[in-house]
Amino acid sequence: MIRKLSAGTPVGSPFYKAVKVSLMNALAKGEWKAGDALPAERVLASRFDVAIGTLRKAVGELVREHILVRQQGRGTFVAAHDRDRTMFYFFHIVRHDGTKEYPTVELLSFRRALADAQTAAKLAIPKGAPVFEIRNLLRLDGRPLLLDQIVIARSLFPGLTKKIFRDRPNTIYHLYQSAFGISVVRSAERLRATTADAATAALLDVQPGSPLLEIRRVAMTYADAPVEFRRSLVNTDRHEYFSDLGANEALAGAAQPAARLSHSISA
Amino acid sequence: MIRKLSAGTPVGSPFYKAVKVSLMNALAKGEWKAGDALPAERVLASRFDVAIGTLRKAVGELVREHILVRQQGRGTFVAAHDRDRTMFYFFHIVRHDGTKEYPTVELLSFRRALADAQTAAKLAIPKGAPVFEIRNLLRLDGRPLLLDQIVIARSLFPGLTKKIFRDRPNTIYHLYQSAFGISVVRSAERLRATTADAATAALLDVQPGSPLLEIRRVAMTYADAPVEFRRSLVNTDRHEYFSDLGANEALAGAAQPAARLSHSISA
DNA sequence: AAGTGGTCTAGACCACCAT
DNA sequence: TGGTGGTCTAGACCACTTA
Repeated sequence: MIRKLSAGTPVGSPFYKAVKVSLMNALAKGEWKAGDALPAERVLASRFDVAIGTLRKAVGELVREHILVRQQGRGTFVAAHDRDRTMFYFFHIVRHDGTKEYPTVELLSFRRALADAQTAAKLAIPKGAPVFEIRNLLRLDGRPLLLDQIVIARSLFPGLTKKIFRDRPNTIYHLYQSAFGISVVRSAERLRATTADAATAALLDVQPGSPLLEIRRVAMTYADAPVEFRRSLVNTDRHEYFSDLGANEALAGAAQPAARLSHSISA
Repeated sequence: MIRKLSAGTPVGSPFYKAVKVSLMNALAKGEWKAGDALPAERVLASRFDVAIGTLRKAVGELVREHILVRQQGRGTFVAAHDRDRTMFYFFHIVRHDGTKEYPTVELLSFRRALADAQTAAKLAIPKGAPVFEIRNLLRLDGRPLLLDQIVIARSLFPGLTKKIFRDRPNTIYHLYQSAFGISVVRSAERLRATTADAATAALLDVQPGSPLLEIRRVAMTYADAPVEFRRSLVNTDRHEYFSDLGANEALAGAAQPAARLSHSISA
């Protein structure tokens, strides 16, 4: 059904790439929802008419991209945005001693607005397109830590209201996924140093002019389509941003079984 | 020779892990040096007495960890720290428009010192152990951008002198590798916002008190043994730090053939 | 043309999880 | 005990590089 010279995929590209694309299409179409188990590998292999090794190679890439999660003896699952997962992949702030904890979130504002030039570019929407603009204050150990400004296109989140947003039972990315079928699978962040203006200083309980870390994040779904543009201002007196690169994608994978995640990561 | 229940490796751990360890030992021992080609996969497979698929799985992990580089039709090579590689994996500063360029480096000072408590902890050496302390000023487009303070243990770099360091024909990590046999394969970075003191401000050509991005990097070799502790202060008026996470380890791999690397990375 | 890595097959068997 | 993913084999053939 996929076979050589079939539709959509480039001639000569390997089968497992075509299988991967088919799986992603099925995922994007909602054939299996977040948290669901996929059919067994043997079943999928025969469905796509490839050997099991080929099927495993396709699934393996999706696992490395954090789109699927494999658990030996149980099955292969669509990654779900629970708290642990969000903390692990998208929250890069740790205390100076290296420990990581859940922040508490306070919603400061939720309003309708129109995209300015920068936001429009980041979200790949026209300038002036309707957006939601949300501001959150995150605290750790009771102290103000981080000020978030989140911008999302209204066209992607029809029917979203302040009440729905405020009363979400889980993380923001879980809300995107469960209520709007949008799975955030990747993010790109740019960081710079800036200073606190008067309003920000008051909210973060620092002196005006204090140095703050500014993080601009674009969160993306399948095929790198942008979903959210987020600007964070962080007080780095007690906490810092971490970025561990090189090897150890393997380690991240090993920590996957979400329910068993340890919440303190040693320096 | 490796086979079930053999030395060193845990019982029941898969063959390919044992093969990987054997390869890393051979690498660490210097059996193949940076830039060298390894024997063909078929040869290695018979040497370790495993099927080629198993050998490929071991090599594949080392490739993902950037320790080896595969090139179809040519062979498998020990990753070498040329300029492109260093820029790609360890230099995370880009211009605001997203383009990346080579900085010029000016050596400010090179001196012998003793490790303070923080440095000793980061380098896993005793407090007060002998170290080299090096300061560099990096410029981009002729303008001062970044002030580096590099600390390395003298015991790891016997015979290093200011002249050798200053006259290195390539990158700093290339020098570590070619002159001392130490390959940096991984780094962990912590970021915070700070302000410029008078001396730093003068060097970076900014106002005292200006916000600066502070990066603390620990660079590691095989088995996560620390090699270098580096503290960078960055003027982020025109440039910023980037961190792209999630998928696309695959993309990094695709960009591998070093000589063909494009030097401008679009936003 | 010879040599390299890359893909793919069609199984067998092992380790783990649920029941 | 039956089902799942994980490992491993012993090939065949393809795609790419170099001489």
